[in-house]
Amino acid sequence: MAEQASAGGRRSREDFLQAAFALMADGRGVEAISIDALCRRLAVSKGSFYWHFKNREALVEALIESWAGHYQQSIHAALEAEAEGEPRRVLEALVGFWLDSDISAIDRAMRHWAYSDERVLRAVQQADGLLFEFLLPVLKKLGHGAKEARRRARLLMAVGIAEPEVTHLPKVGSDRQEVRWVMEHIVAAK
Amino acid sequence: MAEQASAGGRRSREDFLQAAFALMADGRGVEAISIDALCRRLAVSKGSFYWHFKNREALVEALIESWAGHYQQSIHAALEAEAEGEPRRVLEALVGFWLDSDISAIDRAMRHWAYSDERVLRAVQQADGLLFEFLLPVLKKLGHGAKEARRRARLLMAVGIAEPEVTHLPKVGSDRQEVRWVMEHIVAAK
DNA sequence: AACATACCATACGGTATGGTATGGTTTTGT
DNA sequence: ACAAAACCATACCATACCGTATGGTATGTT
Repeated sequence: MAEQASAGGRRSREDFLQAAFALMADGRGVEAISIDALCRRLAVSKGSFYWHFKNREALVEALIESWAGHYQQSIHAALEAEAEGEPRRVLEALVGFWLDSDISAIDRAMRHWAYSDERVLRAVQQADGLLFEFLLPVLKKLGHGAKEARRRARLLMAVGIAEPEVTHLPKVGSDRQEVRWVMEHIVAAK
Repeated sequence: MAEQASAGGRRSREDFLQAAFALMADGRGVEAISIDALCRRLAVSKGSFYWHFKNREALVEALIESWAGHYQQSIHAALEAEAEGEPRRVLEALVGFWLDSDISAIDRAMRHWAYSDERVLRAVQQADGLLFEFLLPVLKKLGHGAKEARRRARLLMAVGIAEPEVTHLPKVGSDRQEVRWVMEHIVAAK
C-alpha cells in the first residue's frame, strides 16, 4: 500500500481518482470505494479527501467524467491513427485495445456500475456508440452493406464485451488464433 | 410490497431466498440484499430471518446453491426435451431460455457477483460449461467439425451473454429477425 | 514579523447495517 | 389439554460508513 504520489508529499485530486479506479478494478466495483479505504490507500486522512472533494458524490461524478475522457481518448489513440489505412489493421488495433488488462478490468466494473447509476449508463453507452461509429465504416470498407455492417459491428462488440466472461470455456487455439478466426468469420464478407 | 407467502402466515427459508433473488434482480446486485430489506419485503422482523439462517453468509451460500440448481434444471427442461429433434429447434429453445427476462436479470447479477466471490464464479462457470456441452453436439449435427463447433459454441454463448450490454446500439430488425440472423451466421455451416 | 492560503489530522455526530439476547406467540404431537 | 417445538417481535449492541467541525502545519507574500 501507500501509493506513489511522493509518499511524504501531498495528494492531488488526480491521486484520489487513480486510487478510486484501482479500488474499483480489484474490488467489488464501486461499492469498494469508501472514503476511508481511499484515505488508507493514500496514507492520508479524511481531511485531505474533503479538501479535494465536496463529498462522495463529487468524487463519483469526477470518476465518471474521467473515465469517459480516458476511454474516448484511448479509442482515438488506438483507432484514429489507423483509420485511413488497411481495415484489418484498424480491427487489430481495436482488439489490442480491448484486451488491454487494465482497461478491461475497469471497463467491466463500469458496465456493472451502469446498472445502478444512470449517469454511468449514459457514459458507457456513449463510449460504446463511439466505438460503434468507428467500426461501421471499417466494415463497409470490407465490402458489407449498411445493414450487414451494423449487424456485424454489433456482433463484434458483443463478443469483445463478453470475452472475459467465457475465458473458462475450452479454447481451440491461442488468443491470436482465436482473434484471427473471429475476424475472418465475423468481419470478412462471405 | 408484502410478498405473497400467505401474507399473514409464516415465512419459509424458500421465501427468503425468493425475496433475495428479487432484490438482486431489480437492485444493485448482491449488495442490495440486506437483512433489513429482506425483512421489510417479507413484512417480518429480523428474528424471523435469524431463525431460518445462521447469518448473512448462510443466506448467501444458500442463494448460490439454489441458483445453480434452478439454472441447471432450467437448461435441462428447455433443451433436453428437444435434444433429439431438429437442431435448430434446440437452439430456438436456448434463445427463448436466455431471453427470458427473469433469468437474464438474475443471470447478470450473478455474473457480476462472480467477480468478487469465488464460489459464485465456480457456480457460473459450471453452469456455462453445462450449456456449452449441450451446444457442442447440436453444432456438430449441423455439420461442423470439432474445432468449428467449439469455436461457434463459444461465440454463441458470448453473444448471449453480451446481448443485454449492447441493447442501446442500433438494431437492424426486430428481435426475432436478429436472432435468426445470428443463428444463420454463427450456426450455419458455410 | 505578520498574515494568507493550501493542505492535512483528529475527534465527533448521525445513520445503516449485521448480529445477539430474550421473551412472546403460534403450531404440532400426544 | 398440555408440553415441546417452531416461529417471530422487540430491544439492544458493535461496526462501518459519510460527513462536519476544528485545530494544526507548511509555504509562501508583503
